[in-house]
Amino acid sequence: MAAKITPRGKDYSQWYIDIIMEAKLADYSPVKGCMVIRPRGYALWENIQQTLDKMFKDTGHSNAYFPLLIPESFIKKEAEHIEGFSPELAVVTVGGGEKLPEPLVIRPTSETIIWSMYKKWIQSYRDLPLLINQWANVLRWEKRTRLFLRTTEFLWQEGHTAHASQAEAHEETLKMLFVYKSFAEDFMAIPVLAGLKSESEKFAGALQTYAIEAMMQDGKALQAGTSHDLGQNFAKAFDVTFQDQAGALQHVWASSWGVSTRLIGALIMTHSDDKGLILPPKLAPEEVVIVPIFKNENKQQVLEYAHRLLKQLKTHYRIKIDDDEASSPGWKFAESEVQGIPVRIEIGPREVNENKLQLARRDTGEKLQINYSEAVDTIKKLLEDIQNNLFHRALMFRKENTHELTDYKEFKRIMEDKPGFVESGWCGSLECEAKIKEQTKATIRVIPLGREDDEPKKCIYCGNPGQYLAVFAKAY
RNA sequence: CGGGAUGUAGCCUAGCGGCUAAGGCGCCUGCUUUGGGAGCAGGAAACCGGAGGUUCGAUUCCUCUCAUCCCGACCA
Repeated sequence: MAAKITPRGKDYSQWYIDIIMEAKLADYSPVKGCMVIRPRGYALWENIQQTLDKMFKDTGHSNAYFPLLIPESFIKKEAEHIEGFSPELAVVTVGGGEKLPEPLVIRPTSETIIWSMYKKWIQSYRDLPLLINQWANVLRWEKRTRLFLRTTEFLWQEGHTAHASQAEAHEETLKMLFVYKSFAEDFMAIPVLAGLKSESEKFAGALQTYAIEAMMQDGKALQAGTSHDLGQNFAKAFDVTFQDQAGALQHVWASSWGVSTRLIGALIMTHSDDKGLILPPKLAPEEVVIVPIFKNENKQQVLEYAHRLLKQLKTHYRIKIDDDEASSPGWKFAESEVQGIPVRIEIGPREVNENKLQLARRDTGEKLQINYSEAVDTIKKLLEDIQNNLFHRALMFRKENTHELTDYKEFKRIMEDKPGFVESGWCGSLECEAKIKEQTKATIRVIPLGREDDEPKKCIYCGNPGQYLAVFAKAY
């Protein structure tokens, strides 16, 4: 009777915490707002890292590492940037027992320290583009925290690129946005909307912010990644110039983009159910678990059979065997479900005698019996099928909970009764956006890309001609 | 930072102004078991979140404080 997961329907927040605790992904730390990422959670992050890192390298980026501590004066150089971040900063004022001449800020993001270095490294158009990524921890003092979704310290990746033209920087911004989109969809099996952020949701210091937004099972939106066109804002703040081919001095154009351990929160809330975690096979720390079932008189045969299978599958899959003799099969079944392992192979005397295997898939709970000899191929197909099913299931859910609306009353009703995404016209004014937020708690998540040709609608709030098609939702 | 809730063994909870602080889960030992969270026997483990106060006596009552969770405002 160990794992007790609160059902989603009863208390969604508690369900989320229970999943994390029972699956041993993370734990609370002694410091408020911080979390410990446990081995199972970190293994997930490592898989995310590995895949994304390859995608970054494939698009020409290199990794580097910039320091944690940033002179306070750097942060203050870009006006909008400091204004946006100052409430969240942690500042070091004492070092080695002595008061520091200048306080040091623990990075909330690294634009400033990176651009201070880019000033040194960039002189000519020949030095561009400069395409650097770093994997790092950052710190933002948060008033309200939630495991993985919002913690004071979190792990992320931040790309910082420098370009010779505005067009190129913009292209890079979009390119990386779509890298995120394909990562989310192809690996995490999370359908996302890619689009532009409104002015009020924009990154402090950017010209434009783009984001991918996912829908969680409670109908709320989660921003899963952002990509910013920084224009020349940081280049100007740090006076980073280059000589172009004509010999003229210009400020450099920039982009930055990031995803964080928040993705793990997105993963949990997109796929998991009341029995525990559900993981997409491509990112699961283990794709397969073998559970041997035996009595004393057939223990030998069953274990031999199971280990023979393990040895054979090991070269194809991330796999483990749960052959601990102290716990019962039922316990192990439940445990594999709590942990979200996509495929479980049950092997008892029946299977041994008939030279078969019993497979159980985590996403649907369905069980099927196959011949031993079919194992490698069937599991391959099954894993692919699970990966696809998770994506389609999430996509269906999003479709069912996305409403195209022109009536504000209906908008309010939906946000109250059964929140989801609402696609509506928006006139572009800050006032309408703010009013909607005040009255419904919903914000503009994105102005989706690729929908520019849709017939313009009237603003859902004021009724004036809509400038944009906007997606509204309550958000994490 | 406002509102609410909760702090008793690793976890969940019971308890009462007074005797050795009780139970379940988990853990350890042994035996027995194993097809959906097994059984029996034995065992270890708690300065009852912290400080102060009331009292002959406080885990229990009072005050303060700290921490965590939930809801709001602010944010990836």
